Amino acid sequence: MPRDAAEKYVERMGAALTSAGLARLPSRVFAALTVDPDGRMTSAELVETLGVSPAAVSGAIGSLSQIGFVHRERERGSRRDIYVVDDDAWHRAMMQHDATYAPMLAALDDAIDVLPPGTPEHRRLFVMREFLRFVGTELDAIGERWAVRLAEIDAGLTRS
Amino acid sequence: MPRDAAEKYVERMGAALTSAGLARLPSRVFAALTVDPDGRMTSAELVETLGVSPAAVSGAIGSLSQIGFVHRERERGSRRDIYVVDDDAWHRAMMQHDATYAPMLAALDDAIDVLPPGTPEHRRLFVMREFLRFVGTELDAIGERWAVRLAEIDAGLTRS
DNA sequence: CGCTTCTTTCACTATTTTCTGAATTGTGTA
DNA sequence: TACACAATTCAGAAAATAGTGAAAGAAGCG
Repeated sequence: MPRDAAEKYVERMGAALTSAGLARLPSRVFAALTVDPDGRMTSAELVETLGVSPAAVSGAIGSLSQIGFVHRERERGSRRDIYVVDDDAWHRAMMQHDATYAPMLAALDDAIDVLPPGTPEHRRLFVMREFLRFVGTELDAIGERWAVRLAEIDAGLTRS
Repeated sequence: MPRDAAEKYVERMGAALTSAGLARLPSRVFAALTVDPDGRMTSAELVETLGVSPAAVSGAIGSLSQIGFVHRERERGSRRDIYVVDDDAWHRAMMQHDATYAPMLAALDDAIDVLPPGTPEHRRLFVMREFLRFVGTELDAIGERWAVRLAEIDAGLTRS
């Protein structure tokens, strides 16, 4: 792939991820890793590719690995870390909806407890809670269906 | 509901929404509207409840209405707007996944075009694109199932 | 050990974001 | 039209965030 086409992809995908809520540098790092042939890059490579300091890369990798998009590896006898995109990063991210919803559900639980039942606001929050629970279980189901789908895709790509 | 219980809910839910990616004040405004008995508040009420300026409320309502969480109404013969939570705000938000995914898909399309097929990076981006498409259609399906589910819940709440 | 190489932490700066206050525009009443 | 009141816009202040550079901290190897 032409170098500047890759760069363009990194910036576009980075921006898209950023506006989807992921912090800026983590977004760009993730994007860069996804176009890398083996999905493995050192800190130095990321510094070079993205034009930021090693410190910034370190921070970005920290947050990416916390949310399970990336993990650290190190070849024996080397002292440089290699950062690797997890193949199931997206799948994993989707399964992590609990982290997002749990605080909302907690707030709703408490409010619903206190509100007099039968009032419109009680009903509204009750329905909201049902929605979040519903979506949570549905997302888990999607995750499972994706596993199946992925296997099919793999089969297709391998065959061809 | 005790006033400070409501306040606590507003702040907790607001914070949860914020960390889910919605801007701060819009998050708090939305939360405040959801506990309001009729889900309808004027600018002055929001200013009072949240302790911010009218200008800030105006901005927050702007972004909330853009994403379809809230809409403006006005009683005839009045010159003050009333802001109303849309009952299907969540549903609507979920259906809006296109806005989030489209830029990513666009970036992927271009990159996939340029990458030599058969390479690992081509495969990785290809799979990513499949994932996003898959999730998009699945979310639409969830939306439909939620409509059904909501009807059931309504039936249940009405009966009791 | 001590030297080298890389990563991480921390204090600081630059940038961005968020909100305010003042001025402006819009909307309804007389 | 003029008047009154509410919403909005905009320039700027304040606060939060992201990223830098320097120093400290691992980890390998002689």
